[in-house]
Amino acid sequence: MASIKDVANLAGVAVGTVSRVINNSGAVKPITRRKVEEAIQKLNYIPNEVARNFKMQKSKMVALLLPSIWNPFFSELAYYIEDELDREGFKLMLCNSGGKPEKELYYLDMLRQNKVAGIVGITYNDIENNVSNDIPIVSIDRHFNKKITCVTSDNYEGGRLALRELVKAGSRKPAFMGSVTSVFSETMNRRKGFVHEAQTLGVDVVIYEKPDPIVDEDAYFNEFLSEHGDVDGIFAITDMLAASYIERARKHGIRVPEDVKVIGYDGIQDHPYFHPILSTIRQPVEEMARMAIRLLYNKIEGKPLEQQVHRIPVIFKQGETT
Amino acid sequence: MASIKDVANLAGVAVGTVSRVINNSGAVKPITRRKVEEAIQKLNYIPNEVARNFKMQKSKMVALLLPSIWNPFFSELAYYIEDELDREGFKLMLCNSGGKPEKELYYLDMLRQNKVAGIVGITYNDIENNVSNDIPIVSIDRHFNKKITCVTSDNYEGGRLALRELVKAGSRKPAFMGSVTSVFSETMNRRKGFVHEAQTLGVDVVIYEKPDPIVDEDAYFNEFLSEHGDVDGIFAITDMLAASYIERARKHGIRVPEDVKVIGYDGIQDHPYFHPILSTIRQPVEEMARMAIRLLYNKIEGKPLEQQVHRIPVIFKQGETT
DNA sequence: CATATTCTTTGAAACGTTTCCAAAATAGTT
DNA sequence: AACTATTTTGGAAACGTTTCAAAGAATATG
Repeated sequence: MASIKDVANLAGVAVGTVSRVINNSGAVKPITRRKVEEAIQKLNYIPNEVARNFKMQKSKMVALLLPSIWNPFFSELAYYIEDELDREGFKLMLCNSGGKPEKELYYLDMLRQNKVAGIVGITYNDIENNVSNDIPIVSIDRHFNKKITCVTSDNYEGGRLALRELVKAGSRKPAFMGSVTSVFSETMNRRKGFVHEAQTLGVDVVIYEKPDPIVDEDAYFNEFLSEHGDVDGIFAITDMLAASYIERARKHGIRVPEDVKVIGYDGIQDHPYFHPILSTIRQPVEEMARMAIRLLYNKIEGKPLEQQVHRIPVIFKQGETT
Repeated sequence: MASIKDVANLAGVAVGTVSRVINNSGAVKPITRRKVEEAIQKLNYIPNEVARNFKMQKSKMVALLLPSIWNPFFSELAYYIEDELDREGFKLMLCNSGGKPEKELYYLDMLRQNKVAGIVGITYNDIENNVSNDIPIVSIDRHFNKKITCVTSDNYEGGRLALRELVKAGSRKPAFMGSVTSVFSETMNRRKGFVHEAQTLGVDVVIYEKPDPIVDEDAYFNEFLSEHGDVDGIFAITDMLAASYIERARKHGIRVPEDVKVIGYDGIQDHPYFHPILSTIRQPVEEMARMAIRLLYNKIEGKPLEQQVHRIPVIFKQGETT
């Protein structure tokens, strides 16, 4: 592999000059530039980005740390994140933690060693204390204390919206169905908004929550179905949970939406080929992704960020289940 | 940031010694090791992986170049690839090309500059000439000439299997439905296997193919539906195409599987919550991913590879559409 | 105890860049 | 022509590691 030195030799100039040609920095006479460019051509020289990163003590690598790229919500997010990063010449490193605390820490450590420029983190655990100050980090849907800026959909409004839509669709006794995740997760606001709106409207609601993760789905749903036979509307905390409920309800002879209206959260279905098409609170995935990256850029450049949490509006997407 | 030099100073030894402690290379007396370890502790030193990569002239970064991580088939693949890479301490860089030739080349160039250890490529274009010899590459589902090892599901057998299953399900006039992709794509073997098996069994088949990409889906399906009313079985080249067909057929009053049996290819549905549950030829995604990475490891280590193409067996997965 | 042998440590070079200061070349002014 | 001011170039240091030859220390051998 030809190096900048070889180019300098062939062109009969100093390495510094070649560097200036490559980077368009500093003045260099047209004739010198031509000589250098010819040498570059002839030697098939390409700059060594690793050496450059090393020398500059910074890279253009951003890491995305999430539970699993297999999850369609995350893969859509990753798609837009990569796209936004590429616009500024940044690269994306992908880390699947499986949501396991030890793996999250392991990756965080690795990323530090690799001196990534920044991290977008979607973690199940509080990483506030395990993340060094010298590496900017933005989280999605997780709101920690200080260092970490959070981008999230407006979960609270989403919860309110879900309740209103269920009521509008005719539900008299709606239920919130979810799991109790980490206290740092913004998703609990979905429940809060839901409950608050119910109080405002004077609607009676059921809250059904079990500790996360739900290992025994059968038990989870059986308990709900036997205990809450009078519920006629469901706001499930994710689309997958909504779909899972509908499938089981069907087997119990419950029809959706005739007997029970169902609204999910996420809006992961981008193809209308599979049924039921869920009514759902759609997260603005693209906006969240781009916003997260732009905030990260600001942090990387050392600009102060006004807000701790950035909430992006959600919309209701009508499907076949309300 | 503390460097190895600071550690050496504090511990009162030479940098080389610290290096040997960190890497467990060469002999170092227990007492010296302790001193060094204490200094590391005290300074909160962590090795600079970038400097290491630079010095060693190699990194543990592998790039995955694909059209879009949003596609569920690719996101599952990426999941297993990352998992397999992580087992050996490799990291994954994700590049979405959108299938655009210029973007594929742009990324290839960038990866070269960044001296990645290897590439897993799923490209729409012939990259054989644009990939340097010094960087190992394995492709998935694309079979080029020499340099690039290919991992693929056994498309040919998949095609044969699909035909047999359609016939078994009662189809008298099955059709192959697809699009003509690059000549390098292994997917055309799905058609070949399908046709060959039909000939062997003496079954009359319809081949319906349009140039890729299909821009006007309406036209694509309308033409098929009007011209091939006698078809009673479909082997669609992907699950998405199968799902799309079923949706449109339904609107035309065609029932699946009563009137037409449908088999897809991929097996992307991992949750049985959405209907129809497709009958499909399931690609062994996990095996393909792990195989690709292990072949890449061999290439990285300079081991000669016996085979050019590695075909992994597929299985038929019964759904609701046959 | 002297010497040979083995084990451990040192110190410097090298990896490919960028950047900065000084030197050289050129241009501009009298 | 002699200066000065400006533009362009050269050369070296620095970034944080690894590695290797050589020196130094410890241990074994007779």
